[in-house]
Amino acid sequence: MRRSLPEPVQAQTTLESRPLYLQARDSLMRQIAEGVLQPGDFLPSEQQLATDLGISIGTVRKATEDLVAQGILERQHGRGTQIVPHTSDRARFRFFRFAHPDGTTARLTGRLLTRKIQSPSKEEQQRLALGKNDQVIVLSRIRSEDQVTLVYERICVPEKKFARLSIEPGRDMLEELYVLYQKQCGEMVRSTIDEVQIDVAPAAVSKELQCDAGTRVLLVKRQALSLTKEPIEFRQSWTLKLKYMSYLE
Amino acid sequence: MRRSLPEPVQAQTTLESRPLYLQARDSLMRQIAEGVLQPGDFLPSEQQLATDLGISIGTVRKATEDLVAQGILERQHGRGTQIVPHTSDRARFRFFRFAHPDGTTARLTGRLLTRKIQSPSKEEQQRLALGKNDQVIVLSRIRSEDQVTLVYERICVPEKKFARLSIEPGRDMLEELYVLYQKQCGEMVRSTIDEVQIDVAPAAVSKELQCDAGTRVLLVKRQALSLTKEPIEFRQSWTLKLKYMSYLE
DNA sequence: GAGTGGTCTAGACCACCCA
DNA sequence: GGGTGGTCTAGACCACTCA
Repeated sequence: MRRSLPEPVQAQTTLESRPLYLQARDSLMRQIAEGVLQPGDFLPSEQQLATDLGISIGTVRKATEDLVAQGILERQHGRGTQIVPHTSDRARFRFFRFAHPDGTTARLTGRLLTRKIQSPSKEEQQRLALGKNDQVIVLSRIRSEDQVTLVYERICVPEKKFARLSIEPGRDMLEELYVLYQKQCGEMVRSTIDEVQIDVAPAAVSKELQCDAGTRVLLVKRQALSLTKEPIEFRQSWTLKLKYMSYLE
Repeated sequence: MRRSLPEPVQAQTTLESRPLYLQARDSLMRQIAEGVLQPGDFLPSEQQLATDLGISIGTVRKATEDLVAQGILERQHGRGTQIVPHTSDRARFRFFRFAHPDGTTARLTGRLLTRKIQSPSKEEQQRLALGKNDQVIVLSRIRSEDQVTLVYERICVPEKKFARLSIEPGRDMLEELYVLYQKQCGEMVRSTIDEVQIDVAPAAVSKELQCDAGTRVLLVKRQALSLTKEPIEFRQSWTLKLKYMSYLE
C-alpha cells in the first residue's frame, strides 16, 4: 500500500493513494496559498524537506519541479529555493500583453480614476463565481505613455477577498495591481484567461481615449485565477492604438 | 570531466560540457526534426535507450520529460513513448483560438480560394526570415460555420520548404493545415506567436465577410515556428463576429 | 569550507497494456 | 507473463554561493 505524508493534523485516516511527490507538491502549494510560506521566503533545503517529510531527496525534487515550471518557485543554485516574489517587473513581464503596432513594447503608467463598492453586473457575477449577495470593488483607470492615454480599464474584484485593498483615485499607480493584490490582500495571480474582441466604445471609453462615440475599439476581457484556481479578478481593457500579444508554448 | 554521448559520427572531438540529459534530449529532438523519428512512431523503451546511449534510465527519463512537457512526446503507461501525431483534432484543440462571443466554440470548415506562388511582401519576408530571392506560397481561404463565412485568411509559407504541399482551390479542406504541413512536407508546428489588432477590412475581406468596405474588423497575425524554432508560416486571419481566446499558464 | 541545488547512477517495486 | 512506463530510494560527485 502506498504511504502517505505525515500531516500535522490528519483529519481522515484514509490511506492516501496518490504518489508521495504529488502529496508533497500539494502540501507546499497549500502552505503558499494560505500564506504560511510567503513570496520571497526560502524553502527549507531539499535535504531538510526530505527528512521532515520522511521521503528521499529525489522525491522532494520531483515535487518542486512542477512548482518551478509553473513559476511559483525559483531555484537558485548554491542559495536555495525561493517562493517567487511578485515584483512589478516580473508581473509586467509575465502578464502584460500590449505592444505598439510596430512591435515596440508599450511602457504604460497607470492612474486610478474611481473606486466604488457595488453589486456586480450579471457578467461580473458569473466571471467571478460570486454568490447572490456578494459585493464587488470596481476600479476604473487609464494607462498612458508620454501623457497619451492608450488604455481604459474597468477592474472588478470580489469585496470579500479584497476588503484590505488600499488604493486611492487620482494618484499615479507605481506598482502593478497584481503586486498590490499580493502584498495587501495575500492573493496571488497564477494564471489568466483572456478574450479579445471588437467592441463599440462605451461613453467613458471614447471620452478617455479621445475618439468618437461609437468607434470600434479592441476589448480584452481577462479573468485572473488564484493559486487555487478561483477567479479573483475580472478586468476589461479597451484600447485603440495597441495590439495584443500571445505566445503559445 | 563531463562525459559525452556516443555519436554515430562525431564531427568534433571536443569534450561535451553539457549535461547528459540535455545531450540526449537534443539528440532525440534532432532525430524528430530530421524525420528519422516520425510522428506516430514509438521510441525505443527507456531501458533500451539507456543501454543504447550508455546512460541510466533516470537520465533518459529526464531527457524525455522536457519533450513530453512540450507536447512533442506522449508517454503511454504499459505501451511506450510515442512521438505525438498531429491529428486534426489535436491541432484544433491546441492551436485554434476562436470562439463565439457567447463562449460557445466555433466549429469551422475551411475552403481554399486561391493558391499562388509569388514574391513575399516586405512584412512576409521579415516574418518568415526569408532571403532576398526566396519565393512564397500564398493561400487565401474562408472558414465557415453553417454556410456563414466567419473568417477570411491569408496564409503565407516559404516555397522552398513547402514545395510538396498539395492542395487545390475550390475544395473543402477536411484536415487542419498544420496536419497537411506535417504529412506532406515534414514540417511540424511547435509554437505560435499571435498578435491581435483592429484593422480596416481590405477589399477581399469585406467582400467575403459581407461587410462594408472600411469596416473595422479583428485581425490576428500569427507566426508559426517549427521544432527548430524557425518561422514556417505567417498567417493573417480577419474576423468580424468571433473573439480570440488565450490562456496563460 | 559548509551548505545549497544540479546531475547521475543502479536498482527496487508497482501499475498498466497486450498477447 | 513479459514488457512498458511510474514511483521511490540512497547515495555519489559536482558546481555554485557566501561568509
